[in-house]
Amino acid sequence: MCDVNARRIAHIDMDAFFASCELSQYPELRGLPVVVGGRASDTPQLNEDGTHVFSRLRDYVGRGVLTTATYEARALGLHSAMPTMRAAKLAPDAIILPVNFNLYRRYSRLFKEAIRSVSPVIQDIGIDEVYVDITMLDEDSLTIAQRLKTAVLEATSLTCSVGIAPNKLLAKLCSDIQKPDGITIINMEDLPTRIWPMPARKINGIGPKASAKLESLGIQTIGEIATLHEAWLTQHFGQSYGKWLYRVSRGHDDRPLVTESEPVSMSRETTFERNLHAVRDKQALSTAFTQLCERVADDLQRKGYVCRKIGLKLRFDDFKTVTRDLTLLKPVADAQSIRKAAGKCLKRIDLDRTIRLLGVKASGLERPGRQPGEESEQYAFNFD
DNA sequence: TCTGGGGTCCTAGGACCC
DNA sequence: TCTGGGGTCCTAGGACCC
Repeated sequence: MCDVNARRIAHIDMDAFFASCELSQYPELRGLPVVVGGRASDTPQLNEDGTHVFSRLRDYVGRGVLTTATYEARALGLHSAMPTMRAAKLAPDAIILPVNFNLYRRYSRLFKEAIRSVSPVIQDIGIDEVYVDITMLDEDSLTIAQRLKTAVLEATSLTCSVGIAPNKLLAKLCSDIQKPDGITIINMEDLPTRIWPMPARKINGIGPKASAKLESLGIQTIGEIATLHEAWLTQHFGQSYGKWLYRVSRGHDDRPLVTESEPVSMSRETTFERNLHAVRDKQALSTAFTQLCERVADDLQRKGYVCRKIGLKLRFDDFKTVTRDLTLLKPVADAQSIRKAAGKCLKRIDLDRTIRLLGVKASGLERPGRQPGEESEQYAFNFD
């Protein structure tokens, strides 16, 4: 008989991460509504007296969305993924800062190193989140949560929220219960009181579409899903997704931590400031297209990959998105080959509308020379 | 007030092979 | 001549996540 509380998994989620990193650069902004998501032109300007001039949301023009909002900005109704022009209507005086990924990557490394010092079994899930297996640690969960938070604070001066539970699904739900700077610990016995009242949408894997469908069937909470028969769920959501809903609503999740993984694809895309016409804006489109291919090639080469498949993505003025891809006979990593393959993909698309977004993707990634089995033999005997 | 950019995984049909 | 079934690859689209 296996013990459902046998594992202890922590989920650690940095609080308003991008915005918090920015506040360490500009401490004078603490306590103010601040959002991240501006353009380079929104970079704060330094006065002669050492103070900064910041951009305000009211002056923003463009097609961006917010990536992060401080808790003060959230109180005004702003949130990540909100179109910036819409945010500007709600909070014209809020400060907007440009996205500075290099800064966030530095803080991300520091925060993950700090977590590793507490427990080495960690799964990376993006720049500001990790799962940690703390099963083997001796201390009680509260002590470990405090140790994790202290380690992160000492390394970064930033706060995080910690959830500890018997699996990843529940740990992730947990870390969201007390935000920011919170600790939440649950066991399977706590499911009815702590998890079942939560909206179904909180579960990782229940997105806008699935939650809308659940609501149309009169289901709002995780607990309401848990009252339903598996057969009913598979009837409405298909075999696979229905069975998954049945399991997760009961808090069941035996996925292990994935402590290392290889990338599947690398892509670059850009949304134009205005929609471009295939003929009238041919030059601008062609330049952007080539640049995207160069960036993908640069990414591949820097990270030591070649790709066997090139994909092209277009989004039209009506927001309809189409993709085309092409599998190559030989793996490539240079901009010219990528451009040539992506150009062939482009020929297969009707360009009867103006173009909002253009993207180039490399997939079927391989590491030359480090392939197991047949591939590496091929390379080993191929000296020309 | 229109909706970023970088990813992963799943589904489904057709080709092709045994 | 009226046609099975499984496996794998390719392609397109879509849901979802941070």
